[in-house]
Amino acid sequence: MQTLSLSACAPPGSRESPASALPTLRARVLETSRELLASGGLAALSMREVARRAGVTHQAPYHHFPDKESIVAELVTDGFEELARRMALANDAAAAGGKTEVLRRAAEAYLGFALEQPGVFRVMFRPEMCDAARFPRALAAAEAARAQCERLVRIVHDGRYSQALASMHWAQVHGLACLVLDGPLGAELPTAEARRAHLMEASALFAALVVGGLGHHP
Amino acid sequence: MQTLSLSACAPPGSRESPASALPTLRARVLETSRELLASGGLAALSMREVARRAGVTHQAPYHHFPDKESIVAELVTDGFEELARRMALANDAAAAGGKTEVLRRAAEAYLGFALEQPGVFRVMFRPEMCDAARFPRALAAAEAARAQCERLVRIVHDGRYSQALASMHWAQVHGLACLVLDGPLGAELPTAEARRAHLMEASALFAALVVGGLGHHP
DNA sequence: GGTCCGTATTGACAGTGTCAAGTCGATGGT
DNA sequence: ACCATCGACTTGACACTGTCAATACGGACC
Repeated sequence: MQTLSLSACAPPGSRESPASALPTLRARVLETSRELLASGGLAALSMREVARRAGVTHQAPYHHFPDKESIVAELVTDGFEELARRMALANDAAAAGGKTEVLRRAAEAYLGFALEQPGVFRVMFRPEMCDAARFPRALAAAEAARAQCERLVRIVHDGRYSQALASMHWAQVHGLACLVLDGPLGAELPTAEARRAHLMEASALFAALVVGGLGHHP
Repeated sequence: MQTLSLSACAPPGSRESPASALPTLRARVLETSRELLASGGLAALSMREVARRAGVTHQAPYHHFPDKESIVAELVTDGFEELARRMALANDAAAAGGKTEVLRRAAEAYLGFALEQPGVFRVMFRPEMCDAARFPRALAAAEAARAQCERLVRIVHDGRYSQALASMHWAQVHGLACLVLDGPLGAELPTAEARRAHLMEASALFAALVVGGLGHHP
């Protein structure tokens, strides 16, 4: 196998590909891993398969990631950051739209992410593949998402906050996502449209309960 | 390795061990698998490790299960049946306790099962390890649990039912279970007592919203 | 020009799930 | 009573996985 010198000794600090034609092997490993995770689930994500698809030998990825878990951790970190970003955008609608609108947008953010990136979403809540202690960056990203959840609770409940309240809100959207991705809902809602519609309908019911139960009819 | 003749050619129909000292290899495989699943998660559940702990060679389990997935499917089936049984018991409290009590007991049933058998619970919602089409018994057991969920919805909502309503209820408890088993809640609630208390608090908030949002203060 | 270092390679090891063939003892039919 | 049969179990092998070790190569720097 001839030496391709794919990355041409790019400085390791510049992780953003400079719009050049050849992305770094590191980036391609991540991208391929994401694809495998999306198509075949965690079982399909194999170090050697990633190397094969990247056109390198089975040990090449080990020069960019110490082990398989670190690849997953990177995807998980990106996932939580993206999720936090979407949730923040939803919360920003508080001034304009009111509580119901914030709840709708937050559910759309969370469930949209889960539906669009099911592979990453699943592994984000699979601690055996991404030990929090080993990957503080992933933990920090998860905290950021959690902070957005707290912010939503304060918006919806007039500044009041409790952990139980936050758990209730998070559990609602997270449960819907899990049920449609891995549970019985997924089997009977085949099309992406049907899934999205059903999830939004269920979370709208929940939102109505929340804003109605506080005595303020919007 | 001397032939132990563990099962002494017990008739394959009698799956219940007749209170004798030596349980069938099949039963021991299931029990050992459950233990491995509980202690080390799905990654720790290995055909060969099961055989090792049972004191037989690595191929012996294949005479009772065609493959690893079938072992998991059996545990999943038992899990859904147990879950449906607990949920049915909770629903039976409708006459005596009213809606709030039913919701409390249902949450206790679902979350109690998840907390007591986390290994089985996790794998029950992991379709890559238990394809529904291959295991109709598992599917039927899951349907039974789903039927209890529908029954709960009708009890709580005065006979009305919609799939979205059922999804909302199921998602609430399922989300709580997932968050505490695999999500951020698990890390910050170390003791079993704290977990149970927090989950019951969150689901009590939800129950209050549900019974309050319908205009009937119990 | 020589040395160093990062990238990639080849090779190996232990572990896994599963197929194929063999062993052995109890069972049932004639 | 004998012999075939069958089920439970064993041994052996294969392809695959993640990861360690040692090796080549090619540009960067003194």
